[in-house]
Amino acid sequence: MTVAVGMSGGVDSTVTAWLLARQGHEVIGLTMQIWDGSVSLPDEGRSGCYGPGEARDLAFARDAAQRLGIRHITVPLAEAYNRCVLDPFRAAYRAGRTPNPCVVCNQRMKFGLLLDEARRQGIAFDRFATGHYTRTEFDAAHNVQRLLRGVDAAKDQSYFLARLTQEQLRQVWFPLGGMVKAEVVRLAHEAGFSDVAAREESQDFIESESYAPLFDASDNRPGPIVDTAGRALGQHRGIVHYTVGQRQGMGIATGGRRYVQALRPETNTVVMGTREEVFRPGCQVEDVSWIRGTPPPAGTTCRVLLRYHHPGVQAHLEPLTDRAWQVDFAEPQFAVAPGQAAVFYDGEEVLGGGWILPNAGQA
RNA sequence: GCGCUUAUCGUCUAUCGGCUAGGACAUAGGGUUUUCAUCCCUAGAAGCGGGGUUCGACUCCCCGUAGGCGCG
Repeated sequence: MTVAVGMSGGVDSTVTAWLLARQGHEVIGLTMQIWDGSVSLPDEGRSGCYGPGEARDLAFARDAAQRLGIRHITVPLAEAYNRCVLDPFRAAYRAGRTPNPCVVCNQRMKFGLLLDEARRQGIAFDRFATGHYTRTEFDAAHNVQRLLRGVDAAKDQSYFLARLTQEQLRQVWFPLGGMVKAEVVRLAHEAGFSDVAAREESQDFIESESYAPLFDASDNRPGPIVDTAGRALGQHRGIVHYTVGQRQGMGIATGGRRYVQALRPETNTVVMGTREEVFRPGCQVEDVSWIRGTPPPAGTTCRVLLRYHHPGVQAHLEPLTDRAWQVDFAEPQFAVAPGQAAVFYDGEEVLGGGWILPNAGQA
């Protein structure tokens, strides 16, 4: 079979390609090119998906492909990345939300346009594999692909893939889903890629300490920081620099810890509260996408993750409209941030995910 | 104008005649991390000015200065 492998140049994707080649597949490395220099980011040697260091990562991917003896294709997608990831990212922050660009990038770019564009260029392949720590399993009885957590609980990346469709999942392989990171590193050594394994890897979003370079001067519009009773606490640097639950960088010194409780774009206000004041009993999510293609029955109980690495909480789901759902938590949760992906799990299985809405009732 | 009271790290404050002046928040650095946060660790950072009592004062007394409260 011919398998395209999304290669970043890091150890996970390199081992993925090596494993598939060793199994006798014809492997083609694909690497997205998304950096077009349109944002001013100095090349500080730091690693990330978006930034001038992309040239270095591309070279690493090419080098790995060459050593594996496989073809490697660079797919230019900067324009699409701007349109599909960066623009909505900026719009979300300006609307007082906290977007998750990785979820969008997987859904639209890596498992979408990357494959479309490669095929448009005449590259033919039967499957697409990545080094994500997650698993798929075909459910013959229902004729659907299931998406499961990675075996390595610490590395599980299923959260980021919760919005993939059946069409996408049917052509995808995740060879690392059943492994733990240590095994992958061991395989890298075995495969002769000790240098890659030793390399500092980072899959940050952008090559910058903060997102500030993605925004304009007009986004740095100061406004009031108030407490939950409306009392003034200070000034913020522009609403795009904050997220619900944030504590650091606020410059607000009171007796105890204070967290961002809400962002109010309509008044350009940041509201802060005590930790207790930032808990929520539930939330509403929109544009929910279900892995199996069909929603679960109303009243379903499942586990929901409100952000990557969230321990998760039992929740009760009720449909509001065809794509929006009410999610009631078994216990109030801290810092439910509008814009983040709420991902639903039934045990090891990913049911789907949607975007957390601002809680209308709490404004 | 009179009386009372307060005056410590950037902020809010703790203690005691022996202090290498403690904590929290904030800040900085680090850890964790394919989003944003959270969280954890570490660090720097203070006794309003002047005089006096005392072996010794941040702590007691006086004056000044500044803030608060009450009475004008």
